[in-house]
Amino acid sequence: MPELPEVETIRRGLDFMAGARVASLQLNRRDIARETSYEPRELVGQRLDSLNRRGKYLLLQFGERFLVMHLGMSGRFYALPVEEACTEAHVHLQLTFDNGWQLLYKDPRRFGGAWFTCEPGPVLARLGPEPFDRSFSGAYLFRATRNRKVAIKTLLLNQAFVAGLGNIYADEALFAARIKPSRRADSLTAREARRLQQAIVDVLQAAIASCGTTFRDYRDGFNQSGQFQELVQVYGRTGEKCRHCSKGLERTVIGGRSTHYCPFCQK
DNA sequence: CGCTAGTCCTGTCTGC
DNA sequence: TGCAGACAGGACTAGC
Repeated sequence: MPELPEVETIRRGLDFMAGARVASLQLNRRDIARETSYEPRELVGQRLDSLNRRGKYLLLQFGERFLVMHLGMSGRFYALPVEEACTEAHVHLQLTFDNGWQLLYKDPRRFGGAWFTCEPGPVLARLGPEPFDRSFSGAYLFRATRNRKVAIKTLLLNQAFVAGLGNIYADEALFAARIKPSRRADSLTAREARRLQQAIVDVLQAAIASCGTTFRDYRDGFNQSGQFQELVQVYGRTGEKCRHCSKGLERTVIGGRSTHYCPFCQK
């Protein structure tokens, strides 16, 4: 569910927690732990040094120990004052800190998970370039699409190609670049590759500026909705008018994912 | 090796 | 009101 802009919004919102110390930990469902190279309870007494993001992963560092979170489709990770007891269902992990706040991981579908590890490298090893990194250039996008027969939409969702895009922003970026989602990746010209790279950066930055997109589940680090859904051009707007040409937007399925586009503006 | 389809889950909405 | 079926911001993997 949360894509790069949502995870980045959560990270920024929770950054104030840096410096706080873990007072207690409650792991309500052991099976959300994807890796336990140390015992989760060892976090008690540890100081939260920093919060970072890589792709859709959130990384909390406590000295030599890391807590890596991925929120899957329905996951939330947010702060709640300690005096406000959490009564919600599907809260699998609860970290109480000495600064009067607790961090909660809630995830009804449980497609997300947590890594209790001292070495986060392998968890992130298969991720492609960060979209805001210099290495993610028009030239990279052109080169990396050569000999790839899959639909460009499918490739954008491949985290090894570029880290952080999900279904919303893949559709939005392709609209902004005026490229049909069903196009074979290797059919993109160098000019189109450059346009798509720029569109990805622009769309993600705009979404971060709007604190992410909330259609159903997503909430930020304080359990509040994002705003970018008011600015989306194609995602979830099937049958509505294209804001550019006024014709009807369409929906199709590509790589098993619902895909939204303008059949007139996107070539 | 690249690619597709199936799988993991729960909640919500639609149509009969 | 009940119920079946479709669908949902993701990502791994068996099998072709």
